[in-house]
Amino acid sequence: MSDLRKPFPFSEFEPAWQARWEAEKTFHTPGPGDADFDPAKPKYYVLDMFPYPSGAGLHVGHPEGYTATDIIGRYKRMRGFNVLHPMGYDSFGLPAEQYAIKTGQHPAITTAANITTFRRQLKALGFAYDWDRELATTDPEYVRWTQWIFLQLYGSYYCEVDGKAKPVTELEAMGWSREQVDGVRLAYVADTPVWWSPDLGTVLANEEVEEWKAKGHTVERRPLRQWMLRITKYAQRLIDELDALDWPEGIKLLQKNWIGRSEGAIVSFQIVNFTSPIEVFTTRPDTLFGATYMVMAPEHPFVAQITTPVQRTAVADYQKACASKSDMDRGDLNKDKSGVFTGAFAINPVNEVLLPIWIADYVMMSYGTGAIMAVPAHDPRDCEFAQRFELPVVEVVQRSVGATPTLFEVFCDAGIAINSGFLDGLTTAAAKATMIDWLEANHLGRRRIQYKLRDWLFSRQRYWGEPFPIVWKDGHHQAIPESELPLLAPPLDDYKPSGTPEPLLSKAREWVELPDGFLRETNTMPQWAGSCWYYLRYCDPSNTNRFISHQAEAYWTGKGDADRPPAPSATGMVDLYVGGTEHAVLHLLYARFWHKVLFDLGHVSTPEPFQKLVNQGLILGEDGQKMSKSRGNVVNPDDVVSEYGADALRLYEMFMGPLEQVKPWIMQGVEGVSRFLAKVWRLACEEHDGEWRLSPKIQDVPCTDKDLLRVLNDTIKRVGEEIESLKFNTAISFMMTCTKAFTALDVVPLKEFTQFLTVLNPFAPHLTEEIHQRLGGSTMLSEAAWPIYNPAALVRHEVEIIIQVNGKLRDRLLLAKDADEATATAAALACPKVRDHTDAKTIRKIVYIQGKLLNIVA
RNA sequence: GCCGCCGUGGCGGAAUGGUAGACGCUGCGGAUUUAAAAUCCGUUGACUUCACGGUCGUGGGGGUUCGAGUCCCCCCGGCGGUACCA
Repeated sequence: MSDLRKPFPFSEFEPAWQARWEAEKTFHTPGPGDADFDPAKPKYYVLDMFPYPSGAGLHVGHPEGYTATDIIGRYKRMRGFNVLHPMGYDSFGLPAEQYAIKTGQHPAITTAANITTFRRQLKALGFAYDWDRELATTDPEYVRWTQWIFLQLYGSYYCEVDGKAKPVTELEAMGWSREQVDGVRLAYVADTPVWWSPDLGTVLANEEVEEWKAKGHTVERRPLRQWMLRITKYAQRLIDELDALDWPEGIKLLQKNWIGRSEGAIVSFQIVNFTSPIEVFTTRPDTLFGATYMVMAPEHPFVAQITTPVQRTAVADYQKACASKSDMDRGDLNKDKSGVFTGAFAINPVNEVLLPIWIADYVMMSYGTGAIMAVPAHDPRDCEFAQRFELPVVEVVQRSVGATPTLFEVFCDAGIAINSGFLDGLTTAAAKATMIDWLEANHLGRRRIQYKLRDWLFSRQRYWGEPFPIVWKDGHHQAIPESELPLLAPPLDDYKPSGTPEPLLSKAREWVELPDGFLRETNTMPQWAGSCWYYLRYCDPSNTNRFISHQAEAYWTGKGDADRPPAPSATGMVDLYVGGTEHAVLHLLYARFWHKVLFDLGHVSTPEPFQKLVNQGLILGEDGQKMSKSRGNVVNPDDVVSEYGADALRLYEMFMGPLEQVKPWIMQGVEGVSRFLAKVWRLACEEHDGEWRLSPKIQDVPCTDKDLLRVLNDTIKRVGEEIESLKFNTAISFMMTCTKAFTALDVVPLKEFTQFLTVLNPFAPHLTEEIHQRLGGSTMLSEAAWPIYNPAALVRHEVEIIIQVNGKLRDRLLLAKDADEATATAAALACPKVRDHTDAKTIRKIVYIQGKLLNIVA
């Protein structure tokens, strides 16, 4: 499209305004310590999930959330808030390194190039960021503080008494040995079975496995020495403290399910001819009388010792089969139950019944104790296994007293205990409590709360991540001094994974080997490390003494404002966080965990990072499918900007539908909002021989048109309300209606039109600034105050009343706003359309809603 | 399986328990134009009626209510997450 054909000259004025905002630092956000900082001004912190700067550039999904937060941020500025609305890059990560493997190009170079592209694309959309606060997780100064926070974790333990993290120096002062201290650190080393991917050359967190498998990489289970973070200590707090957050219930539930709290009991079983008891975890201690066998995970350490000589070969074969199967997709291929008898027997502590002990891969070593008591009558998995191997079934719960047994169906609900000795007749809840009391009294077991959440596997063997600030000597690890931070990775010539779990950094011998026999830790941190705390760094991005100053932290959490204390329920720092659902259990759980540790150690003053969370919905391609290169349905924001302009892109992203909803991209929809913007433009400008000149219709005269004033004031009111509740699509529709009202006028009053432009400004900042300037505005609309609507202009004296008969619309009447029921009824019964439906009937009831509706029940 | 989200015109979507379909797109008709683009005006749920109007209509079935897209119960369909967690 040539410029002449464009409905308004966005390609001229959009870059000009962007340049001016940048040059004048219009969106500079003053913080504590800045000359222009006003501590009395209330803060508003609105945050986007920062992008991973991939080589593909910005996707139209990015500007969806970014525009929403931009509108809120600009609106809050107009309402007098000191708005923090920053942007940065989550720039560590595998793709840059995969590219380095192919080309030998250092990941830092690729990453810098990608960031340049992203920055250009973001700037072309006119977002009101304070670019002085821009950060990348790969910046050495950023890495420095990521490593510093790791050292806080390394230097802390979780004190069960106080229920919070404390420095390990307290334990050392109490005379704890080095081994004892290392055993409780929040960051610790463990030999544990982990997910290892040979072709990625790294181990992965539980949470990441699915994602990479879906991308076609292989993943297998291996025992390796790894750094772990003790997130499990925070399991309960991570559940409980969700309550005070203003998050979608679905996301809270997702996190709760991921943490997976279950209440139950540990039960000890003596083993025939074996000294140590075997412990099992069960959520149904009330069904102990119904246990008919026991199952241990194939990897359980006791298996070899209890197996009888006769069964030894079969057990060993099965163990081997499970170990090799673990690199396959065990879930899909192994739905059928399998297992082997060990030859050993356990003794049921409640009735001395001998239970055969089996091993089976449906029992996981990594959950509970790695062993279960099997109650086939009341657990579908145990039932399936029992049927497969013809093991006995004993029913110990029934639906109600005297109920007939339900054959062929496993009864898992709560009911009444039967065949259970001292539990008989008790409800399931009471039977659980009674059994646990009995077990505790007889030292055969104890109450136990078990979580699915595992400790966070925190080390990676890749190059493009933060190195651990740790050195080793004589098999012991220790922190390097803070003065040596940031510890940056040395350049390498070869980034190829070796195929062994030996970290890439170990190739840099000179970097690894230090004087006095010290060796550097060669693992690197996962990409999550940087995204765990970036929202804190935005508050004080260039601080060289701390990761965030106390003053900045206090101000941006809202604690530093004596006149405006935070709402009692507010426990999070960021007022509004917008991003995709894909981070429901990964980033959002990790960041909460880090924040809580920093809170416990006194570095931040709120227990939670993000007060309000909103998930924007995925944008699909025009075909209703997920956008992907292979489908060829990807929309590039650059193309949309060059054809329709940044304002049209912004507006369309918001007009498509509710922010949180999944919705397809429709190019004709972009044209629709572009037409709307052109209408606004033509209200102020007329074309003469390819030149745009000010329209003579715009005149600085008082407005006497009551209809226009009503529509305009209604628009001001409602657009403000809709922005507050993130309903941008309807906000835009109100502005469209308002534009129609202006279009109908012969004379457009300047003052009222400027109010309208101010309301539209957060959505279409370039267009509105340009028109405002052409109309003689000397200041920027971006710095204007949000207009105050006039309630008097909204008042109507006569209103249309809906007349219904038996709930069906029959007529409408224009009545005084405050007409009483008698007046309204009389008027309604005078209508022929109403009488058609009431005449032959007696009126039984009248429902009258003043100013709205009258329903005659006949 | 389990958990969560969602079902409204040709399409994206609006509707504090009170006019279903705002706003936009598309289609159709018209104005303007030599013509087109752009722009402007009208129209656009289905059925029915010459017309005024009427009947039906928010995935399906029940219920609560003067009144239900909205609240309650059951069912069907789609999307997303998760999967032997004892």
